Amino acid sequence: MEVPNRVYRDPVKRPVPKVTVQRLPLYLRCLESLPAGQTRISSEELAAMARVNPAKVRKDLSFLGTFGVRGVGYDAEHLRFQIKMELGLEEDWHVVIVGVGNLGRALAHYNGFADRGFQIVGLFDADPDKIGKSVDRLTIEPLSRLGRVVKDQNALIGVVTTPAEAAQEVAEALAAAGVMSILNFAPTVIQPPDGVDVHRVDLSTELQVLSFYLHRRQVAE
Amino acid sequence: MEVPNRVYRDPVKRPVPKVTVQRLPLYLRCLESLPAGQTRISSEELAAMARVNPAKVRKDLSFLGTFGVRGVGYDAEHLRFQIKMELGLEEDWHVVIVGVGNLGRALAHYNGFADRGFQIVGLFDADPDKIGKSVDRLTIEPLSRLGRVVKDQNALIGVVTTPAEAAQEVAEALAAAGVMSILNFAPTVIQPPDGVDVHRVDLSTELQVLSFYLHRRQVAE
DNA sequence: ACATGTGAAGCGCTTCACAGCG
DNA sequence: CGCTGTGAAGCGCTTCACATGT
Repeated sequence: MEVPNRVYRDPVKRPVPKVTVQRLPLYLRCLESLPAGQTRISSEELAAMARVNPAKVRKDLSFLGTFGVRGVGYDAEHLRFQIKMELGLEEDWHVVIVGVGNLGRALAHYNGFADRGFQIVGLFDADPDKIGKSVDRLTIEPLSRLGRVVKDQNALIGVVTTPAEAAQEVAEALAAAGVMSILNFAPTVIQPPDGVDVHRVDLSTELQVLSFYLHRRQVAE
Repeated sequence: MEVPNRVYRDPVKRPVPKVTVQRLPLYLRCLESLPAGQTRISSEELAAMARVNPAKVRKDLSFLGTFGVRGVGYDAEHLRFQIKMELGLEEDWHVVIVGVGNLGRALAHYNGFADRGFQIVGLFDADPDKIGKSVDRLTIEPLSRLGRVVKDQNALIGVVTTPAEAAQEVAEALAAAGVMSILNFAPTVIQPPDGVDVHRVDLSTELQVLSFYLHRRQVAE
């Protein structure tokens, strides 16, 4: 399943562009790192922090509603709240991780997930040697337990941190178990099971993009 | 209109759209996962694997040169080689990692980097307790050693996996040491030091984007 | 016959510029 | 006045459709 370019926040109201959705977490980060005393912020300030154009900030925020005060700016706390609402961060999402290698373990420990309301409720691995071992408060379970845990814990999000070869099969198992969204860190493309939204994060892709521009700069020197 | 005196086929002058650069590693992944016997691939096949439009594949590849054979398709091996060239993956890049927490450690172990020619040549941390400890064949060093190691090892890429608070300072230290590109995993925006190309990867951003669409689907149901 | 390479149209995002309003 | 909210222009990417080449 693919993400549409725009999603209507309300049958009646305006759609939110995909690119705006991707920037909302960025704005949220910026708002959360504001100095303690600062209650107000202008689009220009927020834009400088986020390294984007001020008009872009205003247009992005305008898709969520009209929160600003002309001549003044935005109330930082209110804006923070509205963005969290829009992103669905009021809910507590339950997440399962499949593939407990280095990356899976790092993600399981990562506080940034819990802080944002993403609670890890299951760790799975195909390796019999890993099953039964603990990571934080969770015990690594076999894939045969996936369906049960996903249903019991009402996990709607699955994170795939397996080797490339296993990713497709795991995605299908997650879909069958009832997961609706998958974040795929495996270095391969998953063909999305019906009704499941798959997003890919490829760590070495990022380095390759850096490499492209470095290489260009060297040749250009 | 007149025929120009020169047509630049020089890699430096030929502009490649940013979005194309981001897709090249994707195509490379697909080409590398081809069945052993397959030597030829059409834009349609590659597009299906990468989950993009076939015309997009052809246009993207056309920025690199004209490698296809009309009526036939592309030679898989040749295409692979050309994409690697374009991405600068013939060179062996040296990378330093600053911040050896869970994520830093996972990245240090990650084979996907070494496989693509990104060799980790230094690990740094501010925590005195971590200094001297080993991760694979590397010893964690204090930040005071950054300048020396970057110069000696000719590291042009720095990976930042510190807490948010330290990221800006570390980026500046990396820049001062001679690093030209930074991949920032810290959950904050780094203001790029002069002449340094900073890319951001925010793991919890990805989950927040998933959350947005899940939330929408729930409200829509 | 068949798949590439590419002008041109389509589309969506970005940015400008200013009306609107506290 | 100052800053938001937004119509409209600008810009770049995507997609189409077909000429091109083997």
